[in-house]
Amino acid sequence: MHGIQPTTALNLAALRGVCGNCSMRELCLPVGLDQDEIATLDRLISTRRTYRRGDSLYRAGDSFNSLYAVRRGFFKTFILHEDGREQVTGFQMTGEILGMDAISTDAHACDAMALEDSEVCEVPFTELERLSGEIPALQRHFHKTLSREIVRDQGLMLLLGSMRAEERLAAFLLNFSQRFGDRGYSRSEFNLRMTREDIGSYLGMKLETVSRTLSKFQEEGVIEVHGKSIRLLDFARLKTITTCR
Amino acid sequence: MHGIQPTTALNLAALRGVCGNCSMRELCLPVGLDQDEIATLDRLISTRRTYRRGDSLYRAGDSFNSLYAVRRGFFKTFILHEDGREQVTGFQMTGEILGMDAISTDAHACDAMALEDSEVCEVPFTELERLSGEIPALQRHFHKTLSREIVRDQGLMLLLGSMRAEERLAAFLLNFSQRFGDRGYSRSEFNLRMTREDIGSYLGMKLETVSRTLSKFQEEGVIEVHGKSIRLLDFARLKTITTCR
DNA sequence: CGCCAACTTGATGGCTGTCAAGTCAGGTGG
DNA sequence: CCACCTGACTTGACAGCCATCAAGTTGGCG
Repeated sequence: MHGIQPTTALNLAALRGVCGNCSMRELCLPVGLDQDEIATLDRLISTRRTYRRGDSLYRAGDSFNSLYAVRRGFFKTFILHEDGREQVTGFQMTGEILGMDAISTDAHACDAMALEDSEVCEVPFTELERLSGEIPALQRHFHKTLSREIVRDQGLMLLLGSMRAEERLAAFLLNFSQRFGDRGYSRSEFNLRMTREDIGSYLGMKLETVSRTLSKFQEEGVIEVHGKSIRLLDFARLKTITTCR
Repeated sequence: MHGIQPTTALNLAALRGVCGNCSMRELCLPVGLDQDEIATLDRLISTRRTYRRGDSLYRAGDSFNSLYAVRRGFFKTFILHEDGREQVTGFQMTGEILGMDAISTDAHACDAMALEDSEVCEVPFTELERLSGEIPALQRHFHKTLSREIVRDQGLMLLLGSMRAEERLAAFLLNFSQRFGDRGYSRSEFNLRMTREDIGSYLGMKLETVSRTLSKFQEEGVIEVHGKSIRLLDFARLKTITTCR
């Protein structure tokens, strides 16, 4: 039968572990773990699944079992208000963790959708908790990950609560520049995977305002825009815009 | 010398523990713990300190050592932007936990200030982590607490990103009504401890707009306002306002 | 009793939402 | 291969919500 006698190559890969080879191990859950600990974490990851653009990873109300680490691709999370309004709460890139909001109620509080073809590592939460009780470094890192999400959200609250449209968009572009850079891509040239409407929802403005503001930045020579493709030309000015008043 | 021979009464109180008697034990860290576990948690709480109105519990940049549970009183947390703008990120009532944002960087990300005379229980974080590795119920509850903060923040993002002034304020009033009710106080009559400016910062609007909107609600017979004292008269209408369009 | 911060209320203007029309780009089917 | 179609995007005109500026009132505290 298939699978009972895996090839040597596969066997080796399994032994060496997948987290240990993952290019995102410096950004993801294995941060700060030694080889043995990574191997233990690795065994815990039951499934790696791929998603097509537009697929749901989970929906609000789904029962909570696992966290998900983005191995490849790009996601958005969003809350649907009763009256149909949608608020995008985040965009998740490679190495980032999805589903932490579900721990509190054992049910997902938001929807997560792939914005491009993606792959995620599923981390069963009960086992992650058990393991983090045994590996202090994992526990510490997991707590930091939860806390980082809180800080991120509060940064967005600052943005939504006290910035104007230009400031919000400039901060948004710099944030993506930073995150692409952290992953080894260009800080000055990248493709936004989401629509103007998604950006607008995330930043608390309408898609027309997003479009207009991008055009304005382009006229001023701060950026270059071709659809979803963005090139940042003047970082200093962008930085200035985020703190203009 | 003082303190070496404490009175019997004090001794008894110490033995029975303070968390076990605290009226907030159903809302605070001890949730779901048995008697022994509460006693263990109790020994971990090194200090209980009081703060006067206006005192800082911690400031952004302070090194992180402990979480704080509000035992009595009322706090606000806020971020100061470089240019001086202040964004209030939360109001904390009895039984709620402060400082979780600091775990990620080992430094506090925001300021916390007492809005009335208050008392907090200091929970040394390293010891809390060690203990939560030993007591699964505590670990689970702590994770839920962190996650609940994430959900709370995302709810505020929805509010800031996609609601109009009246909707925000109605949601704000209902949220406080709920939280006062949870603590055994009236759901329909309470005192707001913060200024209009604090409310405005939290809700992403100017203090004048807060004042005007409260007046409008009063004219419409939905609430009664006398300075910081609020009485909710028409819950159904308030609920309607939060989902008006 | 007086002071000052907090609050209320009014007038005005600007940012951004809304509505509308047209353009662009990518994917599908003939 | 090209035409078409649809969703995404851009741009313009206008309006409305809320910020801003200003003046006056209230209330708590020394």
